[in-house]
Amino acid sequence: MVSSQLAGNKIVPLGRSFYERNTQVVAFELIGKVLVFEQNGNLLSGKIVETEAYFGANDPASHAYRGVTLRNRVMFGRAGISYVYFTYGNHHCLNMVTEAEGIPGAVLIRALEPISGVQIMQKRRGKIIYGQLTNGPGKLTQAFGITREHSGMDLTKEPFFVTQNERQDQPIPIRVSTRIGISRAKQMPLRFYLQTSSFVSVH
DNA sequence: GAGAAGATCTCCT
DNA sequence: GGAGATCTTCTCA
Repeated sequence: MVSSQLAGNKIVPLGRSFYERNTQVVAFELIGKVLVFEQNGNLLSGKIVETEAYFGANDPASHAYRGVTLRNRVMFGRAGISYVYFTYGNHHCLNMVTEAEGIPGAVLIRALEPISGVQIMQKRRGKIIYGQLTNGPGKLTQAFGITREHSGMDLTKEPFFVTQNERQDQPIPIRVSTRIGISRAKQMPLRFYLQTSSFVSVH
């Protein structure tokens, strides 16, 4: 397995219990973790530096606000599953399902800092500028080759998962703000980002 | 079935 | 900073 090692360290996917918690807590704690995607023998990975929390009935900005639909049903299912949707005719967005089964919730991954597979990401993005590879939800899915086909995948095991950052040995400066790009429930402070990262989509 | 909105990105001014 | 691209999904009649 390519993904059993990363930068010389043994890596283990976060377990289901990490995701089966309050969406806001999961969104906060995902900052600094590492997203890993093994694809065609290539290992792509990146440090998560920006997330947003989306709830259900109490969150007008969430896809789950009006109840279950064909698209959002994953959000009502088991935690630790990927929810990928297509938007604006061009872009995919990657979410991670949270909360207990039956309670809708998901964390949108808005930005990453590339760790491995940078050449593949640059090829897919058609960009040479390193800093613009994955600094937005649509950009990172393009760089990682994530589409709706990857919705419903189990993030607690290979080849697509999140792991602890082994190189993180001290507290990181996480900031909170309102969410971006939405027209409803704008005032809710549910966006989390790594203050020191240049890959955050909007400072 | 039609129309509108959209958790975005990129290019142009 | 603003607007267009582009097409899926949802709502409403």
